[in-house]
Amino acid sequence: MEEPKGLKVIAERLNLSESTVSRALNDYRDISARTKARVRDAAEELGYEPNTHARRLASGKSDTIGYVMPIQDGQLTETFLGELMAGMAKMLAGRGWDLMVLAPHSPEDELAMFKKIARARHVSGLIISRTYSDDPRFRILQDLEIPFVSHGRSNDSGNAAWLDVDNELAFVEMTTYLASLGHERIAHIGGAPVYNFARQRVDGWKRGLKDAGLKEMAGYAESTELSFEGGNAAMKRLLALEKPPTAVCCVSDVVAIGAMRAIRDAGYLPGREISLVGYDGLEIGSLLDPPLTTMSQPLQSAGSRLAEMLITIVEGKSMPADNQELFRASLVRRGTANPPFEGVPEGRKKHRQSINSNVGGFES
Amino acid sequence: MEEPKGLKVIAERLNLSESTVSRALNDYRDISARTKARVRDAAEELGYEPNTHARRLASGKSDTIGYVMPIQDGQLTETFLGELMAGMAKMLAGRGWDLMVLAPHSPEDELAMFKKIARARHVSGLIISRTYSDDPRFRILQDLEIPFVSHGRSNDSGNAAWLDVDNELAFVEMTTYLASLGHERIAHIGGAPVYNFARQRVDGWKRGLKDAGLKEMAGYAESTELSFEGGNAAMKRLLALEKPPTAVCCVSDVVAIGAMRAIRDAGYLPGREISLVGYDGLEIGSLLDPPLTTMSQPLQSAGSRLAEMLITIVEGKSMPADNQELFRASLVRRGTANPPFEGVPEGRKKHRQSINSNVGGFES
DNA sequence: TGCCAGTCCGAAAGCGTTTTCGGTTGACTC
DNA sequence: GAGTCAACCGAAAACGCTTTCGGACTGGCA
Repeated sequence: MEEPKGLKVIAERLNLSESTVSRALNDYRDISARTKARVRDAAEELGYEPNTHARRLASGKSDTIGYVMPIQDGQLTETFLGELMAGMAKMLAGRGWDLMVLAPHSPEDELAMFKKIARARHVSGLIISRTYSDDPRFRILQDLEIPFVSHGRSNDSGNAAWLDVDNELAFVEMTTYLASLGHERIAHIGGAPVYNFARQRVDGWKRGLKDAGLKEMAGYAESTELSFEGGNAAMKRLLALEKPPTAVCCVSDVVAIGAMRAIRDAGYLPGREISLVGYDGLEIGSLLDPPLTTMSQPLQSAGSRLAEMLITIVEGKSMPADNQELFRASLVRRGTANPPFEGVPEGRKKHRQSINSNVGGFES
Repeated sequence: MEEPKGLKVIAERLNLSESTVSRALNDYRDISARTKARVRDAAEELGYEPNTHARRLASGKSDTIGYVMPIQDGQLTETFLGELMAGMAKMLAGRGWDLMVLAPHSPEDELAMFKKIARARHVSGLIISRTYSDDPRFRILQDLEIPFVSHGRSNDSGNAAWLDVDNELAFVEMTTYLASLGHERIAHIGGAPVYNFARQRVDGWKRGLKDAGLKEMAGYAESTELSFEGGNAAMKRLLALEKPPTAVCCVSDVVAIGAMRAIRDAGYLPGREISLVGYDGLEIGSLLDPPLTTMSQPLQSAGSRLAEMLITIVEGKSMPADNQELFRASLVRRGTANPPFEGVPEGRKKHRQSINSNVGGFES
């Protein structure tokens, strides 16, 4: 049962040296085709699998990249982590690379991990996500000379590798779409501008308004936290305006769902009297009533591409700054974006609520 | 910049041999306390970090475990993967272990990965999830002598290590709770019994009925696929019964949400005229109207515990069969479980729908 | 004084690859 | 028939650590 494994056995069996076997397996060109074939057959037959650690030690490569999980704050946003990671893992596996997961407890912990990696080099590169407008990690990783790509841009990502969704374009399209339906009073519920994507999304909304020849009305640029409650509160403020919007662009699906609730609670019909578009393309949205119109972003493919980019950088085949890609979000038309309501502008108060009473509501 | 790293420099600086330094760092007891202190200080000062590959090659250990992602079918269920993995990664990091992700494309691919691991041994153990009632992986992994623990039981998990939620108990509690509210016609929408948890959950429901002195009515045991549409269709069938249930236990939150829609579409008020309880504790549920009552299962802690169990097994400190743990789900009372409706049993047809018209519904 | 048992450390042999550097062939040129 | 040149392969030195084994000291005790 404890038979000696390794290059040795296959070398002995074929009357070759270990080094020849190694080079044959690695397809060196100073090995004849015949020998390569023999070696490969023998390896196959013996079920040979090279020792990863030995190989990595000798070659000085690790063939491993790490994915740094965003430090947990909410739960919901994690929905997409699984898909993203699956995308990475599959691509990497295809190339014989491994994906390692890093889940820091805190920013300090994250930094400690970076430092450790910089010294031990047992991970050849990192993928980071959830980028901030001012994100110190870009500097840090560059200083530590750790190859990395980020999912999302930042003010500091100028000469770094990144893959991002064109958030601005997505919101331009979203706004344009609403305008094309006939809306003129289009508001935005955004996130804290520390998040880079939040900033990009407001910008997109503003540009969309301009493109459509609309103007940004006072109080229409709301900002809130990226949660259900946040969306709810922001929408309430919008509804309290003298001229409430007839359509709202939301920074995320979760925020949109919160807003939807505020709309309904105020006696309006979401999607009819006030249109709503979210962002993320979460499945959940389609389960709502009415189902949420949203912009959906690619995930598996993003994960896959991120991994691919990082590999080329690690292997020195390209420079970080040459790896900047913008993916495009796509509009998913569901039920909450429609032409402006032609009836009573102020909506019927407290109608639905009476029959659809919220037993044990959320604001507990 | 290319200064020689490693044990050597610290050995030279202290006039010690490399082996002594190594043992000092690893806290061997044949090294004096004084020497250990000196070595540790020097290591600290030099920013020494051992070479992972060399260490693993020499020691024959890999200090790495792999998490096998469930083969992707749906999107939604992936919600919890992120949390589960975060739990694992954090626990492992605390012990200096690594978490590697495996994302097989297919069962065949999964098997190939197992075989490779069995030979290369660069991963010392695996965590699998999404177990089937008859799950060949248990046999395979045992035959291949790969240490593993599974998240969820199976018919084949008798002498294996697992961590599961007590699905049956959860559904007993769920059913009992509904009964305690006064319900007597309690149905169940379950999943395909190939999934072990689905089987456990029906059983729990049945036991719950019995415990409450209720009987299972004809047609009340629905089975469907684990999706929104599945829940929707199953609920429609239940509603078409001569005596529709007044409460329904659903195998998952997603299924429950589908059922909720069917209830509403039929003109009933979910949570009022027909109560509903889901399972998973997804955040989404709380965003619904009314918010979904559900059983919530622990995730981060499960991930953490899974990793911990696997480590002890890998290190030979315990046998797989001694690592079987049952976690408990907890009832999250939100809005969809209430005492039976005292009014018209048959519900008002098509009332709400007219005013809350579903623009661009889901069945597209 | 001599012996024994600890205590502490160094030497050296791995661990299983990769990779450089020659060396041996045979075929080809002139 | 000497020289040239590919084409192939083997020897051997890394890679940076772990771990066994034995040796050199101590001190205590007879």
